[in-house]
Amino acid sequence: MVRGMTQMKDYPTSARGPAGHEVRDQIVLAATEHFSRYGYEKTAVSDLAKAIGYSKAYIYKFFESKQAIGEMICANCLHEIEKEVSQAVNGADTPPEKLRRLFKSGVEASLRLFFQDRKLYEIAASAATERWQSVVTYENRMQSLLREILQEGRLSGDFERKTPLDETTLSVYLVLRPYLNPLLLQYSFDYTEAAPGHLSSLVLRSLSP
Amino acid sequence: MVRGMTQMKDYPTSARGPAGHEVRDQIVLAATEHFSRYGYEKTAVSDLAKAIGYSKAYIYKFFESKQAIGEMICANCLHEIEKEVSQAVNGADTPPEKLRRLFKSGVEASLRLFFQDRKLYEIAASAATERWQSVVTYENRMQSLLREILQEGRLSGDFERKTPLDETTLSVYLVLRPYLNPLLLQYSFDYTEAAPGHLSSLVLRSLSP
DNA sequence: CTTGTGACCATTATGTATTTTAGTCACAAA
DNA sequence: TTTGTGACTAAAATACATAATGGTCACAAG
Repeated sequence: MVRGMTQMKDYPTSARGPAGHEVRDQIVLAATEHFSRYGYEKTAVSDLAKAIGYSKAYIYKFFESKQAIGEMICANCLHEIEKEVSQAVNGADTPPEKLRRLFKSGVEASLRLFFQDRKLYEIAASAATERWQSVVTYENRMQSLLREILQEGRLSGDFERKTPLDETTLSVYLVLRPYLNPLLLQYSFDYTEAAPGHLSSLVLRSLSP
Repeated sequence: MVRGMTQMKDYPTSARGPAGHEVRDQIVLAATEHFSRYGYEKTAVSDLAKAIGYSKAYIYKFFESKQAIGEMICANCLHEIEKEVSQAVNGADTPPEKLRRLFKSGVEASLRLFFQDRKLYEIAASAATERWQSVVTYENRMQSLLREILQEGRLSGDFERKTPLDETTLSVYLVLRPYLNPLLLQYSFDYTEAAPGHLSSLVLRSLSP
């Protein structure tokens, strides 16, 4: 379960104390385990402490709050999605196909988080509600990925060049947002089947030169 | 306050007892007043009864549940939005301009509900969460309005005709949904400024023949 | 210096006794 | 028949005392 949580030094999250310390990884590992099994709320910091055999106080040498630990776990989750989407996009040759894959794999990966790691999804959802840094970063990265595809399509002549790149990026992102944002996803279930196909078609028609 | 709640016989909502009865209107009136002032949850059915000078039991001769009353009030709210949007759309001549106005006035009207009748907005939001009939009907009506514009644009030659009308309708609706659906709106505040303009432009580019 | 902790406090969560509330029904007056 | 209600119950909301939790800090050991 919990998928391949391999490298931990991911997004820059609010932390403190010695960086790259072994105990920090132990905390993240234990937190991933506990949060995904019992949920963020039901896990006490002292539970994590017990799990790694240290006192609760020691945990606060590495993270300045429980939320900071949650941010770390959340960032890892979202980074997994991001990696998956990046990979899907890179597997395509033309910008239009890249865009289609961004839509499709983005929705798929988000849905998988919801159905297979519900507790972690809940962290992501509340992180989105409270605008945690991890979610802001995730959204920015997805927009960057999108912008790169659009830019590449403009250079290759696949996409129109009149509309300002930033406006197009934002617009297309807004079309995607209900399915990528963890908080919104749960209100869009009725459409997750049809949306990726239809919306990427709509957007591609809009982008044609 | 509460805006011009004029005619009450709006959407077909689950009701019972003699139709067109004077007391039914009194109930709706009192409910509108109480719900918008104190909120749906904080208003007891017996409060409404007291307000109109009847017993609580009598109210249940006209509505089969408190939720049914809420549905009525919610439907009225949404109908107000719908009327406003219809009016804005009818004030335009060409289908593209109608579409722009649908976007713009839809967002404006929804935002006004949020900021000026917060308690009523909350009813609409929870109605959306629990998929009350009033919201389903509202969404269907908005889609119908959209479909008519698209169809008109196809006939006038303003819009492309290759994509199936129903697919286009759904796609464009999905683009709008985050700003029209009361539940989603509150998570899209950051974009309500830019979204109507940018998204209608994106959609119009997509619709061009 | 780094590693590590128990004791401590303010805030939040939780269980529970108590009260409100939604909804029904038998029945009465007109 | 139509209009109208008090009395009732099961479920939900509330209030409150109690326990658990997040977070800090002074201090100790190596």
